[in-house]
Amino acid sequence: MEGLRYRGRVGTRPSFTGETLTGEIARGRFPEIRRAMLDFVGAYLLDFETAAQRAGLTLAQARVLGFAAIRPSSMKDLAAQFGCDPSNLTAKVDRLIELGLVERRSDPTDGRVKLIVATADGIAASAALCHSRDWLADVLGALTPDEARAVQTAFDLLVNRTAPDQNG
Amino acid sequence: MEGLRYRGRVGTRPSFTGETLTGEIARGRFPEIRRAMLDFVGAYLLDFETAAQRAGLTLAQARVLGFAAIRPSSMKDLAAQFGCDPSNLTAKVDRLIELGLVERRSDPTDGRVKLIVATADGIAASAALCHSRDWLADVLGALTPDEARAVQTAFDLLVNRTAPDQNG
DNA sequence: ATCAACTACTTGACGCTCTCAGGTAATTAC
DNA sequence: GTAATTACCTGAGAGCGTCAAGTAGTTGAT
Repeated sequence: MEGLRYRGRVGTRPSFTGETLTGEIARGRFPEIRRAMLDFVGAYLLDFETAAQRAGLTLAQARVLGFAAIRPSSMKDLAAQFGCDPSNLTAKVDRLIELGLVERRSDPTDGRVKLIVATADGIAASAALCHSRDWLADVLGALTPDEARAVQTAFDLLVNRTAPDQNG
Repeated sequence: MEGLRYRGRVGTRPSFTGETLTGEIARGRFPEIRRAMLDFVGAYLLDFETAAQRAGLTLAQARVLGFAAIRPSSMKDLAAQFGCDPSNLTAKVDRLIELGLVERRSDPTDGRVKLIVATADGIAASAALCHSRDWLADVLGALTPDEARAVQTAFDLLVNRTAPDQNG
């Protein structure tokens, strides 16, 4: 856990404010909902990043670990999952290897493919990371069954109607 | 609008997936809500970033512009608003100036202070940027009054109960 | 009026994240 | 056995974020 020292924003504000007032200027529809969404997204990201940092990881690294912890994946799989260039993942995986959280193995069936597979430590770290999402845990834990239903309904309205792509 | 060429992710996936399954591994409480939240945050960010890029801006630049479009602000104000280091903003403001969207003026009352003030173009761009948040507009526009109330209620449950810091 | 302390901002070094272009192995097809 | 394809890595280039150190402008004490 040496030599990593994440310098990105963490422990500060969500760093995702400022559109708040922009909304006032240009759009009137449901400004309060927009405001609440902005706050929510900010809190969600901050929570996620804070949890990652607690494990000595950046958010992006944590996402890679999280996916590798589910199943051994090729770089290509990971890139597809994250919608990013595979080359982007090389460094992240390198870092996770340094930390002993994943291993890079050659796929026995195809020598070109490198399988990224989480170590026992990596799986533990991934699980711990989920547990340590304090804000999300608090928020969800505080919901009564009725409230949970309401939240579920609301998010269904938001993501399942005009969802960009999801599971088309 | 030359020489800027944003290379960040845009037009791809939200780049915010992968925790989905991590959730399965470690936490059981409301996995569907977690899943929906993840999708929502991804869509929200993608929408925001896409809109920004349409104006030739990065997300971060768009946020600065959005705030400057409301009122002339010092670097310190902006930094406080975004919860980031003021030095971080210098380059962004430089870029917005190159694009003719903001100006840097000395505060007449205090020579140390630089006021960042949006030009007419900048205000127009900021407004256009809000309008062009297609996904958000679609989502909000599709809500019936009842549904809007439900969404509002849900987000209030999420952000107003255990909000991390907000106006601490 | 001058010098010290404070403040606002900028610059520079460093690291992470992302992209694309180009290179290296391993596989497949002819 | 050579050519095309595929999976991955490397390197250049830009953005974003931090902190430390430097430069002005302001304030306050002498």
